[in-house]
Amino acid sequence: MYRSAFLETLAARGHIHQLTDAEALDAAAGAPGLVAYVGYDCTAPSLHVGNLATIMLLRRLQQHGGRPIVLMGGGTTKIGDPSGKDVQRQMLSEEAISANKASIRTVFERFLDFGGGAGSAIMVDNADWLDRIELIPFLRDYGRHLSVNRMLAQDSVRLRLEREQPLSFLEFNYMVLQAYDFVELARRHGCRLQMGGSDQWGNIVQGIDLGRRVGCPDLLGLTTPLITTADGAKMGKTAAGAVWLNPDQLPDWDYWQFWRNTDDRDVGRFLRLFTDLPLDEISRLESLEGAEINAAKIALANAATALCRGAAAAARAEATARATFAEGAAGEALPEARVGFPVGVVDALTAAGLAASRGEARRKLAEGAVRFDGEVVTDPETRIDRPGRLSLGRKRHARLVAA
RNA sequence: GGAGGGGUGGCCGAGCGGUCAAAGGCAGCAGACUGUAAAUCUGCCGACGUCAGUCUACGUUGGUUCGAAUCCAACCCCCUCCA
Repeated sequence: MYRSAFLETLAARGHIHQLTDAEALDAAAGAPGLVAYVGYDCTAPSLHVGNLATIMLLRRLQQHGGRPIVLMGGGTTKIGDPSGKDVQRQMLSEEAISANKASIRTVFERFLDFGGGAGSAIMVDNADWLDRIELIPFLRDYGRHLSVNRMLAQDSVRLRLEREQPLSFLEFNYMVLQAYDFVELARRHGCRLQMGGSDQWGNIVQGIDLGRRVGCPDLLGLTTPLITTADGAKMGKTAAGAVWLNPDQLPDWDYWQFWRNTDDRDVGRFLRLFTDLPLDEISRLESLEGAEINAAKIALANAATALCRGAAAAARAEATARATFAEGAAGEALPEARVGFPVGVVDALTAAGLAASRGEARRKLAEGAVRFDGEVVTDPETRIDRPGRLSLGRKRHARLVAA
């Protein structure tokens, strides 16, 4: 259906939601050296699995000979994207933004090659140009091409206005600056394509339109579908918080477990989207039935963790999982809790982070949810006098070690 | 500017002087069943605790009362209608 290998791959792996001009993009992707970018906020010190869909897009572009640009929104984060928000975001300080930027940057080095060759990925910060914009020249050169009427029709703005929720002029300008980013990247780096989540469609199209009016015609856009889990939730949002990509925000073990616990119905889709495994291998894995599908989940967890955290981290997590779940031992990647023996179970549970409070620890003991080295413990007075594996439920384990 | 309505636990939402740590639902955690899945059923779901109780909580601050989420006052915020 597509002639370019790049689009063919994206389509086969489920990455495409909308394209602004499928034919033009197919042609552009067929020629070598397509340059494309995705923009990322710097609102947190790490991106999370919700951002993985577009990160994989950049990775696939590079695999097909294109040049990915990671645009850090150092400038736009000072404003805040009004999309999907009912209220204005709290403003981040410049120091917080640059710290976040530095932290986020590390994770991209796992997914993309910044080595400096022809197809080397590059990372840029829109603060580099947005900070220097002069208001009057900007309004004369670009403001006259931007239609307020159209901006008011954008979902991000319209929804706020319809609900009579406040929308500051500051936030209203977010899309203006994002549109301008595209033009700037087209000029600086010959960037032809902007990619993003489906919620970015409006902003992407604004950028393309602005480009057409200021001498950068033929810009293109591509969006990915919003990835939800089979039970309808936004992917990667757990009660414990987001599934962060940075190791200092979420241990490798938890990252591996996140993928290992994928719903049966999502396994094939996630394998295609979030791993590099060949498609025929994926179809074999997803055709597994019953308990066999666990093999596919392990393959998913290994591949996804290897990409983001490295092959060694994936192997270690897999070994820990085998030791912990299959052999009932304590794998080395399990979280450690340092305690002084003998220790009361209640204290051990809270120290290991398995219970949020002593009261909760007592309740869990009463429910029969607590085990030490596989033996159920129900008496809150029990004292533990040796290192071992403390478990809450069947999935959450910690290693008790001497302080 | 005027007239009404409302702000309750992570979210939604009942309560409208004591029996309220606050119904119900969602989310979450655990048990059973399983495959570290889903669905289902069951229990739990503010903190501390020697489980008797203590403390903190129903927008904020004061007040009335033996006793307030519930009544009063002021203030803050949100919504609807009128100008």
